[in-house]
Amino acid sequence: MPRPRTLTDEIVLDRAVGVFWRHGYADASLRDLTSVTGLSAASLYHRYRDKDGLFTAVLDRYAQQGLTSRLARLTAIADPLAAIRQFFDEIIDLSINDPDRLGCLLVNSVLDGGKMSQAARNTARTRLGEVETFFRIQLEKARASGTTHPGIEPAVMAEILLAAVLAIRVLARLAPERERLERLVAHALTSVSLSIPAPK
Amino acid sequence: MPRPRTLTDEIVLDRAVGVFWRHGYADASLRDLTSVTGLSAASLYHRYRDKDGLFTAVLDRYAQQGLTSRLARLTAIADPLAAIRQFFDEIIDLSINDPDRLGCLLVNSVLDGGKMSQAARNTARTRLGEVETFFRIQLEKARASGTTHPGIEPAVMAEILLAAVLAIRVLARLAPERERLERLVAHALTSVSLSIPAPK
DNA sequence: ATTGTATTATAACGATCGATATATTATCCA
DNA sequence: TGGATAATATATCGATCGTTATAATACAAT
Repeated sequence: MPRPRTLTDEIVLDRAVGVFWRHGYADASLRDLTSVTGLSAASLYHRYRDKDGLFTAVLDRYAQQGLTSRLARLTAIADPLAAIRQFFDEIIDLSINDPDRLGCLLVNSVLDGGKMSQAARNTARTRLGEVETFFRIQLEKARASGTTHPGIEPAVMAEILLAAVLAIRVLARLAPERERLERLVAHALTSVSLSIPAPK
Repeated sequence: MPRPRTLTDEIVLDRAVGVFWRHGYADASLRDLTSVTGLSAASLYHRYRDKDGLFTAVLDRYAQQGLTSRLARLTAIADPLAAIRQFFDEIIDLSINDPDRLGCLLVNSVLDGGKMSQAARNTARTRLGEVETFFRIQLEKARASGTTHPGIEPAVMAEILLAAVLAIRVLARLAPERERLERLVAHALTSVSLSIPAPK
């Protein structure tokens, strides 16, 4: 019975994400958001309740598209260490092909001082936690098949790898040079006894 | 001939820093800043030109007090590797004794999407660069005295250590657990052949 | 004591903020 | 073909934003 939407949630959120990404939560104005989405303020508020609701939805979709779905794809790779290596390769590519140096919306949001809801903050935290879980599971698989050094504790090593990811995402805004990021990843992965591909 | 100031710059900036730290640049309102500093808006603008000028001054003082002066103190330590170790110990303490999880104002500012000036951004970038320089100099001293592994390249290792610092400062907002940060530092320092003190 | 100048207080500026009230439009179900 | 209902458009709300004009104040130098 309802009038159908001319713009799906996916389209709206994909259009809105750039505003939050570029300006941060506080400086993302409703006028920018309405102009970029093509939705009136009334429609935005009808759908997402308020600015924070829209942001939370944007954050969820960003995490789903940019992180969770990728982790699912990488988990399907047979060699768990190759999956980890692949994750880092992709995150380096993302960080380098980022002309405006936006970095990662999840990491940016964790450090964002704007007055967003606790729900939004928890979303960012939880989603980043998925990365560590992914690392831990891959490392456990690798240990089970004897691919890693026996001394490696998966849970601890997963912490180290997440730290490398966080550093890369900060450096994506600070000094996004490929060689630098490659060296950083290489160092993090030496402890897991992964083969390090030579930089071309 | 001018009327002397009742509030020195140091007092004003030390009072203002908390507002920017807590709220980020965009959400730090002039009303908060005037209320916390005890200075009227007119006085603030007369002294610092605009909000961005005040922020830049705040950032400079924060970096001077919280970073540069500490690096100078640590540089005076005879053993260069002990100086590095000491730096990490202090940054872990800072990150743990941070009930509001504010993290580091410099790192937060680098990821801040608010429309601050390029001057302010450069301040944050440059000051964080000092950390890497500190690491590199200490590592060069250590190499000269044969304390490190011969294969260690100071410039490269300094990058790795800065990455650890950045990760710690993100984790200070995300998951500020001492043991976790200790493990992270321990891992970063193993490559420099530093002795790792056992966690108490 | 008077002049000069930086500092400060008071008040308010226009602009923009997030959010909504009202009314209209368009679609599905009966 | 109506009625119900969600989606939308238009217009605007009061609040707050960063900023500044005006003027009074207080000190140093002459």
